[in-house]
Formats: sequence, C-alpha cells, structure tokens
Amino acid sequence: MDKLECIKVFRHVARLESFTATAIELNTTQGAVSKKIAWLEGDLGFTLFHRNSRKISLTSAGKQYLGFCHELVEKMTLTEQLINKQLSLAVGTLKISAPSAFATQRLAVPIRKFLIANPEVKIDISVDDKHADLYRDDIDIAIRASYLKDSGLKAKKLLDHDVCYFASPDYLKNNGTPVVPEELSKHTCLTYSLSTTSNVWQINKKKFMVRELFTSDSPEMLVKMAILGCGIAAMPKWMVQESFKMNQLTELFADHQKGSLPMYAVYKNSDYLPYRIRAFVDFIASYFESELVN
Amino acid sequence: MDKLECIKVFRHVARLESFTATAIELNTTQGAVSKKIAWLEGDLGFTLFHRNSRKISLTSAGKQYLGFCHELVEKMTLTEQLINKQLSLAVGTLKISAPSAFATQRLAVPIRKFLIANPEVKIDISVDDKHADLYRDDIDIAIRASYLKDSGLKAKKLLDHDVCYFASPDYLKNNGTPVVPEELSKHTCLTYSLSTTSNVWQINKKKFMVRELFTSDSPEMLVKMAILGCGIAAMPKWMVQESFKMNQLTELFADHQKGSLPMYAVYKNSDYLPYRIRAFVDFIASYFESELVN
DNA sequence: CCATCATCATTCCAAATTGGAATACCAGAT
DNA sequence: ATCTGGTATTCCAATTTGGAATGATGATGG
Repeated sequence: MDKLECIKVFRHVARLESFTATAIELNTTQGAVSKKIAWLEGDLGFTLFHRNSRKISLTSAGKQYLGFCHELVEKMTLTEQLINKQLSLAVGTLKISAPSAFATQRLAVPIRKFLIANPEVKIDISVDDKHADLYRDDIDIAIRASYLKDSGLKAKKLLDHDVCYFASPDYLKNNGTPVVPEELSKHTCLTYSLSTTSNVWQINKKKFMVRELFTSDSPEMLVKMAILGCGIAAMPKWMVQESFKMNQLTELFADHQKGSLPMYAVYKNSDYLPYRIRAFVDFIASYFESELVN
Repeated sequence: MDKLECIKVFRHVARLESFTATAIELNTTQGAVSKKIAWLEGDLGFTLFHRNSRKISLTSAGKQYLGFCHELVEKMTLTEQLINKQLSLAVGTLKISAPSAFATQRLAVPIRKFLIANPEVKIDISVDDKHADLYRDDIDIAIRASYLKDSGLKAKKLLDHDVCYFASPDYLKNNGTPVVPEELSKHTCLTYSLSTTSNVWQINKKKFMVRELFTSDSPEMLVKMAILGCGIAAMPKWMVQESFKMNQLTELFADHQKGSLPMYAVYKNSDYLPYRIRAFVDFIASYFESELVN
C-alpha cells in the first residue's frame, strides 16, 4: 500500500471529517478511503480517528500526525519545485574546469559577459591542465582540446585554434631552419601529452610523425622549453604571439597550411541538463563564433 | 508505484552506487530496482543518476534530492516513534474535566499523589459542572456522576457516594419534618438537572417520584438553595457535612437506607488508548477503592 | 582494435494488490 | 423502534508489481 498516497488521503479526511466526502472529492469510493486510512493506522500502530456511526474525529495522536503530514507534503513539493527550477533556469553555481592558458587568455572575457547576462549564476572555475573527472569532481563543464573518448559525456566544439609551429632563434641557428615539413624528421619536437595525436603533426593536409624529445600536459611548459631552445613545438597562435614579438620565438612554415586544433566544452550527458550548463555552453560557443566573424 | 518505497530504494542505490548491489541487499532483483528508480525519475521530472555501463553516479539534482530523502525518512521515523512513545508511556498533558465540588473536595488529593508518582505527566483540569464534549473539547477524561449514554465513550466507576437528604431548619419548621419517605410527596424538592433520574429518589430500595420546584446543574447551587429554605435536596454526604455542623442544614431519614450515587471517569474509547489516560483512571479508581477500606 | 564482461534496461508472464460495487453493520436522530 | 447517514467488509475484476530471462551498452584488457 502506498503510504504517501494514504497520507494525502488522510489530510483530506482530516479536513473534511468524512470518508464519504473525501471519496467524492478525490473521485474514488468510500470503501477505498476507508481501506487506506485503516492501512495507515495499522502501519503507524495507532488510530488516527475516533469513529462513530455519525461522524469521525481526530484522535490526539491523529492531530499530531496530521501536523507532520502537512509539513511533509509541503517540504516535498517545495524541494521538487526547487530542484526543477534549478534545472530549468539559469541559476546556481557552475563548476568549470579549464586549462590555465586558455582560461586566462581566452575565457576570462566571455565569462565576464556571461556573468553580467546571467546574474543568478555563480561560476567556480578550476584552472587545471589535467583532464578532470566530471563525475568524481562534480564538474559541470570542462574545456578541453582533445577529443572525448568517454561516452556519457557530450562535447560542443567552441572554436578551431590556428596552430602554428615555432622554435627559438637559438635553436634554429644551431639546428637549421626547416623550410618544408619533410625536414621535421631531422628535428626534435616538443609535444602535448594529452592530445591523442600528439606526435602526428599535420601540414598542408599531410601527416608527419615527429620525433618526441619532450612531452608535457602543460602547454606553457612546452612554450617555455621551446624558448629555451629545446626543439620545435606546435601551439595555438594566440599563446605565443607575445613571444614572437619579443623575438623569443620564431614562427616556422608561416605560409604553409597548418592543421587546426579544436577546443571543446565537455559536459555530462543527461536527459535533464541543468539549464545553466546549456546556457553557458551555448553562450561561449556563440561568443567564439561571432569573434571569428569580426 | 509507491514513491516512499522508491525513495528508500534510492537511498540504498545512492549509497552503494549500484542497482545490482542494492537488489542483493534488499533481497529483490536488479530489474525491480531499475524500474523503481526509473519511475521515481519520471515522477520527479529529473534524472537522479548518470548511468554508464560500468557504474552509476548521482547527478547534482540527485545529490540534492538525496539530502531531502534522508531528512524525510529520519523525520518520519522520529515522528512515529515519538507519537507511539506518547501513547505507551505516562507522558504528556492530561486534560480532565470535573465538576467543581468534586474536583476541589475529593480530587485534589489523589491528583497530587498521581503527579508525584508520574512526573512526566502534566494535568490541565477544566472545572466545569456541565458535561463537556470530550471530542470537541479535546478532553482526555471527564469525571461524571451520571451514566454515559454516549457510545464511543468508556466509563470506569470510581466510587459510590453516600447520598443524604437534607433541608434547612427553617424550612422544616415551616413545612414539617418528614419522618417516612412517603411524606416526600408533600414537600418541594431541589433536583440535579444532569441526572437522568433527577426526580426519582430512592430510599429503602423504594423509588419515590418527587415534585421538583427547582433544578440546576450546579450541586453547590442546590445546596445553597436548600440552606435558604427552598426545599429538600439530595446530595453526597461529603458535600454538606460542613453545613450540618454549622446547623445550616438538617439531615433527614438519617437511619433509613439511602441510594448511592456512582461517580465515573469517562474517556474516549480507542484501540490504542494513550497510556497516561489509563494510568490516571486506574490510579484514581484504586485510590478511592483503598480509601473505602480505610 | 576486438572480444569479453559487468551492468543497467526491457520484456513477458505469473502473482499479488488494489479499487469498485454491493452489502453488512453500527449508532445517533426522530 | 425505526430510519438514516455514515463506516467496515466482502468479493471479484482489473491493474500493478516482481521475477527471470534477454537485450543493449560501453568500459576493460589483451
């Protein structure tokens, strides 16, 4: 027997002080109401109503229990409404994980705009170059360069980075400056360990397997090692633009067609995605899209 | 589908993070667990778990809802235990209704003893010569002289009053002093309106229908009217003992056998009578019983 | 990359439960 | 004493539930 159902019926009976009236109000039969109350009393271990062929009245225990039932139903309704509201409106705290360079250099501006547009949303961004576990760490959205292997996660592409190749002037002086991609095989390369295709570089639509000397999950570390003359690296252009200007790094294959590196917003796949997540992903995606146009 | 049952299953699943393990723990099948969680999710309108062929994990909504479920189950258990405790132990407030003369002159002493013997019980005594409605006025016990007509109420006899007949010396001087009961018919009598047999007086096992001049629901009012010489009245002896000593009243038919007037403790008939009620009724009844012996 | 395996979802059917209608029952009202 | 308005009970049809088997899916490990 459904206790919650019985409790709801009990509240009606207590208000109307009649099984028959309750049955009419609830579009059922008096017999059904009687059975439910009787079952509830049996389950609780005490009687809820004094009965009398003419009328019924709550026992003291019934009165006390009624108070609890009112509380219960109200609390339940409010809780369910609250959760549903949080799922359907842009409210709550958005936990984001993003790699440090991208977060500071590309994400800060659109996040600021998003916060202004969605004043009910807070953002808690965890800057982390590792791939966080969205489930274990309770993260809503992770910004990632590499493709998702994990099912149960959905990904939306945010943008394609223009990849560029570079090395330090010192390195090039010592090892020669490659002019055609085929020359890459003679050089040592610095690769990004989290990319599934870290040692396969694409230039002019052709793939070149490169020799890894050093690999890291930190793009900044790779840039730093390149500046120190450790080898040739490939990174999104915006990440090294400053270093080009300061002559710490020199761009290679500048007029060749290079591959692009996609960036994804990854989130848990769920039938009822909290709206703040969808709102953020859509906002960021369209932000980068319009940036492309401008 | 029983939502409360689903909630209980949900708590297990959330703890064990597995439908299969939950099924084993609850001695049911994995299919049943799956159905229950699926139904609950449908009812709530949001998903509780992220699923994955290898493991499941709570969604953020699921986490939030789980908190509510814990609260709910705990509150429910506590409430039911509390009410059952109040029904089975001598605790709580006992609402008593008693007629004023009896309350002050016969009940005060045993009530004091009861309160000492049952320190967890409070007493709220409503002194009222009228018959209170135990249901409407939320009264646990009514002390009454007259028999119960109401079913749904139970009564326990506390004692038999020794009834005595009396009138004022003045009245007897003016109207003559009856010596045999048969003479009552020549007198005017003061009767107690709440007694069903108010105008039928019993002496030497014979019944006499008396002429009512004045009737009231207040015994004290009847005594007062008798003192003023209004007629002959019948009352429990303890109520007029003082007036005899002060020569305000004179006893009649002193050596005849008079009827006795029973006094009852009346309480609502219930399968699960709160224990404080039974405790009080038993206590008072045995108090008057032992008083009789002494 | 593929086969395996653990896990959840679904399906189908038997069994248990529930709800409705009629009836029994009960006590207050007249 | 009878009538009446209400609750309890009974019986059966209809619905729901639970179990076992099966299907589907994706992580895991070679």
